[in-house]
Amino acid sequence: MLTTRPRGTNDILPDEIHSWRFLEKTIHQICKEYGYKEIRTPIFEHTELFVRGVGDTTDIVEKEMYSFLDQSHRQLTLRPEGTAPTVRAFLENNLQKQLLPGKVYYLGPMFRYGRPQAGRYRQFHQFGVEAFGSNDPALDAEIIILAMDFYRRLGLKNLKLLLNSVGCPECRKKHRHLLQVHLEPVLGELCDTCQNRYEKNPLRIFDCKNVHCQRLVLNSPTIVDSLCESCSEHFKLVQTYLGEAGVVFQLDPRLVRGLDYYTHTAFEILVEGIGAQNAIGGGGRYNGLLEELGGKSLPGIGFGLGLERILLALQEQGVELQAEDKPHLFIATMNAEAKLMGFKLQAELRKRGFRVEMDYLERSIKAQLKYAGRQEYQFVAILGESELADESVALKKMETGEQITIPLAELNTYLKDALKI
RNA sequence: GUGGGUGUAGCUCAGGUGGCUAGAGCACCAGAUUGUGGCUCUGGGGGUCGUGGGUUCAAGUCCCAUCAUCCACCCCA
Repeated sequence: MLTTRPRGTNDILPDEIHSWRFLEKTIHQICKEYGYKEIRTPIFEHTELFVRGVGDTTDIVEKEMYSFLDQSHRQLTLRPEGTAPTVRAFLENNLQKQLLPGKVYYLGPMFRYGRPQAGRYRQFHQFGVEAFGSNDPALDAEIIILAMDFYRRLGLKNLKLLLNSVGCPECRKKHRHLLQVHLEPVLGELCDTCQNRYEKNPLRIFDCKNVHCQRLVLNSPTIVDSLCESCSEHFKLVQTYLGEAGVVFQLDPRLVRGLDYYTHTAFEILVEGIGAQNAIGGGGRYNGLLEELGGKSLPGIGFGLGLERILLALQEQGVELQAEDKPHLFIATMNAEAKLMGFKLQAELRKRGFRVEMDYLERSIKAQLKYAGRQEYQFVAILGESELADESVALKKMETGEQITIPLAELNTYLKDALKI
């Protein structure tokens, strides 16, 4: 069908664009303040980037990617997330030579194949920040604070920040062993998926939503208990910094993120009231990713936030986003001669920076007024026979309905004054 | 990928057990108001009933498929 869009995609209509502009404005502003610079990477990348970066046993890579062959049989994929492309761009352009720590942010569409539902779409938008080259726990805290500050600026409330550390590869090896030993007696009772995970990636069993698996894993050794001294110290410092900044968080030793590149700090932000898809952001450290992708061994940390879910939550909480400025002047005309004069006036006022419109549908004067009211024009200039005769204009202030007649020559200064331009 | 709900005008929805030219409210346009929006009244335009098949003398209504959408699982943003 030519008039239906693909499943799980959305048109952002003129009436809705304002919210998006507001989000974008806030994003650029906050990143500027925190010292992060924007980076824009391609919408598609080599498939291998995500297989290596995100991890070949993750659900994203196994069943949610939009992959395709181009005419030259290259394996390409519409980006399902922003971290791997950002790391790739950072390494490919040797930014580590000129920019350390490399603090960047991105904003744009991501693509994942899955059944759409409330808060889950096949094309969705993420705002993310990444910082490369520093392993300072204060930076972990800065990143988390930035995310929370962003939500705060939007007016979003009732957030829950979950925090955990998934350690370094050594801690994980140790934990993995302890976990396998603990679960071995009940292996047969785990769900099929988790039996698989037992061998490949037992940590992910914590992430299982199956009630039975959850119960079995309830008293299992958590990753936090297996953290080595340096990982443990790092995690403590992150908490200290967050505490100093007054950020409230909740430790969740079972928090595991669905992307394989995470190490050390992992966090997730939840909000109530937008249905089952209540994770509106998440992130963590990925100290092995740059090397995994063929670069120098540099640490990294970042987050990704889902903009559609944030908008849903704002709507749910009844938050009114900053209103858009109202347009200035509508020129309503009553005959062909007046229209000619109005058209000329419109062109002149636009050159001076006014937001001006007039009717192109041959509507009655009444309908023109109505339209101007609906579009929230602040003033309507009415041009008819008497105005043409004495070169004046009837200016109506829409908000109050009061109307004055002023000489055409004075309209510009009058408006400038009234609109404070 | 699994399970369930929905799909009639721009929007919100009526249309028991199939039966004449398919309805309402809001919105839109016009008139009442011969030069003026938001109230009132009157009139008007607008629908291949998601799409494609099937059953039937007859389908918006029943059956099948398909697409879209919503909800949950899964996963995550």
